[in-house]
Amino acid sequence: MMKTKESKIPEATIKRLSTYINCLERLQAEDNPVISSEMLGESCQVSPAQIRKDLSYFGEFGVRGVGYDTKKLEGEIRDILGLNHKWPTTVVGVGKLGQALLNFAFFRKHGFRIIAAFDSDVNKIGNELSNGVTILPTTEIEKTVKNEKIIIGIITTPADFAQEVADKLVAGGIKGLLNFAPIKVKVPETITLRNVSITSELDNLAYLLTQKKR
Amino acid sequence: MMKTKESKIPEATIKRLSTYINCLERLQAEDNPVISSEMLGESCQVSPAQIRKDLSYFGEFGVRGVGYDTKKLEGEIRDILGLNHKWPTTVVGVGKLGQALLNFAFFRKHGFRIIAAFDSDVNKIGNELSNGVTILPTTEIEKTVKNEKIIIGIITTPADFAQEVADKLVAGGIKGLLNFAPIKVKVPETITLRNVSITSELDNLAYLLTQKKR
DNA sequence: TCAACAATGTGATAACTCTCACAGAGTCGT
DNA sequence: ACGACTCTGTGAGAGTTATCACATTGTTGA
Repeated sequence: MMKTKESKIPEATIKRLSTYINCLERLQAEDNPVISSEMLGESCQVSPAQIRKDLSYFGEFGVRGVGYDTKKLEGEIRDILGLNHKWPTTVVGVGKLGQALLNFAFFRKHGFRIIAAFDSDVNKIGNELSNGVTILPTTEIEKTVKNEKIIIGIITTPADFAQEVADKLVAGGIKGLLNFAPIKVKVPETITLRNVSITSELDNLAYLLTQKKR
Repeated sequence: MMKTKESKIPEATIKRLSTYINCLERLQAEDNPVISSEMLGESCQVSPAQIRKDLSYFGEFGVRGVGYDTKKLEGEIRDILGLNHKWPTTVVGVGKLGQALLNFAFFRKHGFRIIAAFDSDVNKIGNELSNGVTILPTTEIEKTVKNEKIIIGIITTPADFAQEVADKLVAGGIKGLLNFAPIKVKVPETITLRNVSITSELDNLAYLLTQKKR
């Protein structure tokens, strides 16, 4: 059972929980039914104390003197993150990035069920994705989100269209947005939003390398 | 004890600098030759104080009583981040995600020059990218990185191959790595590494939505 | 020229996050 | 059964990052 302390949990902790899942999956595949925070830390490059602290926000999942049951811990973290839902999800913008996401096996494993996809390119509209979803024109966004009760929208359009698309998704009643376009979209407070900036990762690497040269 | 004052700069600051660039580009396009930290903050959803603090780590770029010259400030930030270099770069793994990155117009604008691409799929090897680069087999990684003096490697392979690819890039003498595979690769201390986890963004959104329901 | 004004740059402070060290809790060998 | 051992869970403290408040500095109009 999960005890939810109402203290605020660092965003960094949530990010790490996600990596713990990846590591735990690998560790299970390598036949480790039980693992210590030290070993898990080794495996995912986080300090053992950090791991224990992160987990302590949510409860006690280990056995002292032994460690954590890898399978059980993975399940607990999935519960914490809410990956055991099946969030009805749509992707807007079926370019290369959109296609990459749609192909991600992780998509299903992480609690997202793609039930619609949109694009403005007439050559793509009507095409069927590997999961049987047909690509619809962006003019259908609001209606479809409403009818299909879609909860999550993923924006993978060029920057110029991102805000416009976000507005349509919001109008349809979307609850959460993940925006990959390199512009911060604005939505009402009630919508959960994450802007993901891939270019900032490139920039960050460039910065680190520039520093090193000095 | 930190070695230089440069090393005291928060990573979050670097990340924001990247977003400032995006905003400044848009503001220029909208005919704003000068902008205050208040307006810029409005535009990219960061507090004015935060912006001024971020910039103060690197110098004084504004005019008191007036604000910042948008064009000049963009240039200054580009210098800070090292985006005015032309880093020789390679992408390993020409799947959908790799293709998405290769198509990014931002790639060039952010100081990366793609001069090689690799894949293990025999159907892709030999194909030519839109920029004229031919896809080579992964067995050529070490040799090519060495000969072409490639500085940056971007890994967009499945998780299972990421470490192996990273090792080859390192053997070739790569300086910086950006890893998009959902596994933290390990490299020597001398290599600048950033692991980018797209799945963790999905997980984070799921978590936030789960919280809201409670 | 000078006073009123506007917006920056920054020291001080508050808030947040990570690390450390060890008490607490369970296991294992004899 | 019990002592030696192991690893977790956590309070305290160190370290890092964000916010605040205002002194500072350049601009503008009379």
